[in-house]
Amino acid sequence: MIRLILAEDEHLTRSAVATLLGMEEDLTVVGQAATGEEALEAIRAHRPDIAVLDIEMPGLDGAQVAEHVATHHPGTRCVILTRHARPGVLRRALAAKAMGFVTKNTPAATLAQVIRTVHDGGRYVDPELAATALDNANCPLTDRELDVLRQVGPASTADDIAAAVHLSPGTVRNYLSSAMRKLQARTRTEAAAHAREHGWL
Amino acid sequence: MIRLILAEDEHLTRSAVATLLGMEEDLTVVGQAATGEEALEAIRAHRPDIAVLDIEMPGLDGAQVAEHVATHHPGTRCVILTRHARPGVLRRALAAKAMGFVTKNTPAATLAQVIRTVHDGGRYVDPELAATALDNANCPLTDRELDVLRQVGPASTADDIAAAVHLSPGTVRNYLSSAMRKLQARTRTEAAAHAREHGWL
DNA sequence: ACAGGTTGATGACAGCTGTCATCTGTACTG
DNA sequence: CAGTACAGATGACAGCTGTCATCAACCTGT
Repeated sequence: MIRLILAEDEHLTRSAVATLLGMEEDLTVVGQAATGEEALEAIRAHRPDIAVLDIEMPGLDGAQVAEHVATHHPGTRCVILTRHARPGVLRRALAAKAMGFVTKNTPAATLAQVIRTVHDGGRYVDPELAATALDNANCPLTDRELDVLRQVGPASTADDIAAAVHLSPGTVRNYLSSAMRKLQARTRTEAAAHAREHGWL
Repeated sequence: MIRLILAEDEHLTRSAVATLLGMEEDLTVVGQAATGEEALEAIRAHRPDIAVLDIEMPGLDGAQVAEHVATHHPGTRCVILTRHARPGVLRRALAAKAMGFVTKNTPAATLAQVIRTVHDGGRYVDPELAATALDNANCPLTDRELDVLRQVGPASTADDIAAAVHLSPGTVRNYLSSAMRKLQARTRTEAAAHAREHGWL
């Protein structure tokens, strides 16, 4: 019998998926959580075999929880669940030693199968995502350009960014300019949005 | 026996909720859809008593589907499902003659109960939301300011917006300016973000 | 020691943004 | 009818943005 906990902030999805997984012969849901903190608490209390973690949660997110689990609870393996199949999220999840990576577009039956695979020591990455993940290597931006883009918000001025990155405002504008050219964006905001979209952030 | 269809773009949530609702004695799920177009098709084919519609769907969204159903399929009543409990979304849903309004934070059991209520001719609006819906009256923006804000994208220039709204670029900037003052935003992008946050969009 | 790449800074310039005062029509209201 | 509110336009002005050419330090490899 595989014991698991389920962390997901939408109550409807969480209760529905939990019920469905619980109906499988070899799976039992021993705990549920709506936030990252609750997830850690449940893992500490129940020591499950598998933790199914949504990435998008208030407070601690799924990847942070997975990282904590990897170092403090080696008996528990993590499966990450995400809405948006962006490569950047995958990179974060893999860095946090997650063993499974599933989008919310996969049917519930597949999720149960992935849980079994991970429990048996295997790995699983959503195939649609594994393909686009090659974008990662294709990132045309330099480290400094990424540093600067990371600071771009809806109301950030060049001086704000300069202060945050310890550069001159002029230099900031230069890096933004070249990033915009590479990404074919017309404004810094658009460039930052594109970069986040690709998970390069 | 209440016959219903379920439209929701996330496969995992959709299949889980469908299975769960199907386990209720008096409910049966006769169709599922991942887009607005598929939802209309399923409604046309199965003539269900209730259509449970997610607002956030590619193509036609839930409110548009509900509007179409209200005029073309009077035998079907709509229950709207949404992730973000924003008042603007509620207004759109009620304008589209939806009878139920539920967020994804309500447990599955409540959803089943709402479906029964709506089937019996009742109405249901998420209580948390009904409270915040008073924000609606608190919206300080005029119609024109909203028109203009609606067109603000990450790379939109004043001329772009002017062309889209059939106004002079100068006038567009005036409306943006007053909207920014009211929302205490420093840029148009920030103002648009704030407005969307409050569901005033 | 010297050429060449990287990192950063500067100054100049056109164009856009936000802000404000002002001027039209136009519709509503007493 | 006069008064008033409102949608829309215009012009001016400071400040920011994007772009570009240029310059000064550094490493780094030969």
